[in-house]
Amino acid sequence: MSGFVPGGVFLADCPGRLAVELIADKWTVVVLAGLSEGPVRHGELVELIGGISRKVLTQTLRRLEAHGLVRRHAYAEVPPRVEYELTPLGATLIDPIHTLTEWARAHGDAVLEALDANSEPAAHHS
Amino acid sequence: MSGFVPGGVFLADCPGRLAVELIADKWTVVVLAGLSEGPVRHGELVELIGGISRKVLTQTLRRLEAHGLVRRHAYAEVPPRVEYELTPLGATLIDPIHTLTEWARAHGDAVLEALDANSEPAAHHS
DNA sequence: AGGCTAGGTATCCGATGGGAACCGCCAGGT
DNA sequence: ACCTGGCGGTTCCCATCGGATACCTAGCCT
Repeated sequence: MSGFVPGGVFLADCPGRLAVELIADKWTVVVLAGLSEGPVRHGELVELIGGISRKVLTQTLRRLEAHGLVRRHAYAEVPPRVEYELTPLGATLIDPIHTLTEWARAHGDAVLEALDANSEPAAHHS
Repeated sequence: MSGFVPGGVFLADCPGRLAVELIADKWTVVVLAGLSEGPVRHGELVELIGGISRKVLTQTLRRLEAHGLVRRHAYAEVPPRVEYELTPLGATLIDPIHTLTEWARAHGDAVLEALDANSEPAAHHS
């Protein structure tokens, strides 16, 4: 009872839960972080986000678009150019995403250490 | 360049990315939210979090435990009692999780509306 | 003795994630 | 005229994961 208002996220079918399931995804968070500073091209995102494939990036962006967080802008040029940007609704996510990625940056090493410590219960000759 | 410090989350194998992949998961966020107010029993979490199965809950908790975010405390009683609580490292996540779930509560309806609007491009008798 | 509770595990199957390869488009080089 | 190259997207295929169901343990209660 220390400040959390649990209304929403815990019920299986409520909108809040839907929203969590939308963004609480391995790639989605990083993609949103990549979009948070302005319009970005598809290829730029692929380069920016290490390890993502074009297909998964497209899927992620499409899902975000369908849910109104991202707008897609395709220019009829050659070679084709496609830019993605956050909608106003999507922009309200910048802060939460920022908080999360900041945490990851700050505590990533600690998580890694804890993982190593747990997986090495062998060598302890004091 | 409007305030984001991209160092970390975008590189494929850096600790920051690891950390994002650890918590940016559909169930993980909700489980952490459930733990954020103090020790909770396994069964309480199952009841609290609508739709989660015991197996997935256990998996999620074990993963968080392995990464040092959660501590497991099993009492040798009958019937068995097992409590989970955030470690100090895990407690540093309360704020980010809180921000995220608050966003979900606040904007869940808007996401739902956008989804409906996009999936109903039919009726426009203008 | 049999059932109850509470947490965990085993097994199975459908859904999904993800990588590699291919497609279409057209400007520009040769 | 043809082939190549850049960009975005899609198709095919497979490994992995999610989730439901059922079973296990171990003591207390009736």
